[in-house]
Amino acid sequence: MSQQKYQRRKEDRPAEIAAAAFEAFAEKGYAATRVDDVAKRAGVSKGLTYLYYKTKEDLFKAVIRDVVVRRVDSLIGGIESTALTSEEFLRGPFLDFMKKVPRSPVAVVVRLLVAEGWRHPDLVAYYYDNVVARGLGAIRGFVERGVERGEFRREALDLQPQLFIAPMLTSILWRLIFTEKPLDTDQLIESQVDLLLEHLAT
Amino acid sequence: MSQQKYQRRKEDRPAEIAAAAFEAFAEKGYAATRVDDVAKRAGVSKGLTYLYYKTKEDLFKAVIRDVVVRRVDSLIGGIESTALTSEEFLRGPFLDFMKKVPRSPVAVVVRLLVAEGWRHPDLVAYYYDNVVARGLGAIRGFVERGVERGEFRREALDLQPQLFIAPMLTSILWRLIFTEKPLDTDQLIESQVDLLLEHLAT
DNA sequence: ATAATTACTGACTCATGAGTCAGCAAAAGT
DNA sequence: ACTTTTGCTGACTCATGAGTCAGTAATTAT
Repeated sequence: MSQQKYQRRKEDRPAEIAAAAFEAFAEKGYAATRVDDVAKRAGVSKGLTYLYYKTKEDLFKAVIRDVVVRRVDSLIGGIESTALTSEEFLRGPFLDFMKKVPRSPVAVVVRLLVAEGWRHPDLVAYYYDNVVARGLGAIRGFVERGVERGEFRREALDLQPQLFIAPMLTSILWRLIFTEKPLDTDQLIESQVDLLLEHLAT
Repeated sequence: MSQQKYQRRKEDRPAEIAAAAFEAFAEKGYAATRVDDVAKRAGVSKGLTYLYYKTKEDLFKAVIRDVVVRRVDSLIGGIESTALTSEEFLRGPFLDFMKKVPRSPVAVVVRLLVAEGWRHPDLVAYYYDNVVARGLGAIRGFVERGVERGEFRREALDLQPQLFIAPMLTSILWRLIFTEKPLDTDQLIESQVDLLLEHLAT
């Protein structure tokens, strides 16, 4: 019976701790999460956590950044395929993407940002640059292309890109607050695409 | 020099404390707010707070309920005036209402619910019944009336009422998270009304 | 085998903040 | 005036949880 109390795995620890921390923060929020809990989840002592992350706040920031780059990149990446007409694109890949987000970890990041964002302005800025600005830019580019191709009316350029994502954000909020009151978020998002196409189409 | 250390104002204290608490919660969130701070803001000792509210959580709930009934009632009340055509109503009172909300204390309540709601299910239920359900019901009733009057197409009845409020919620979120990145929320809300009218009109 | 290195542990300190309560002072009663 | 009642105070206790660090055990070097 070789009773190893632990293995040394310097390489994997940071990622494991960050993953455990994300779970914990997602469930209980930042303030209500104890570093001890995170450590327990990661199968590690509290002290080790402090070896890899100087403070609880550092851990928080690392987690957000990690989730953001990992998940959002893969999601936004899929949006760049463009062999389709504007309508096909909106009803296809765009719709799929929008439907996915409210069920993805990005939704949890939104909660954390709403709840604790004011205390971490640099984090908010990071999130804005890497997610929001890129996303809005992509939408704007898409609309411009539609106009150039003659698939959209010229007035389309005046629409704020936030109109495209409003129902997705509403869906996220709804799921976060009223988890037990069901809402057909897919339907909501689809209706908005209908409205937009009706208005944009030549 | 009559040196009164304090005046006894049993009647006003609860409201004053609740108001101070709302300010504090709005600024820092529930967890990060110290009861001592609330007392200081209200010009009162910490002990007195506990005389009127058994625990910090009680105080929190009282504050939410207070804000909700006070403000939302007055806001939703103004929506019941109905001597207008559906389009006039949407472009008039409805639009005004929607534009007001993101700047009102209701926005802060949303933040508090997102951040701490999971720990207070009864509070969420209360908010749903007294704000969300009533609001959605009002919208549904409005659409039905529009159809009866022949001002809206029959398909209007299939639209989820959340479509009417999505840009308002987006505006709230945006202001909460990206306070420094301006967004013309009035414009956003107005565009959505345009989209809806275009789609609903006979 | 033995020594040197270092990833890791867990019991500790210390600051913070929720909740208490004995006593004080302002108003009301006599 | 002076007694009684009670709204109010602020110093206290006590639990919690962030962050530390001396020591331990798993590797690696010799």
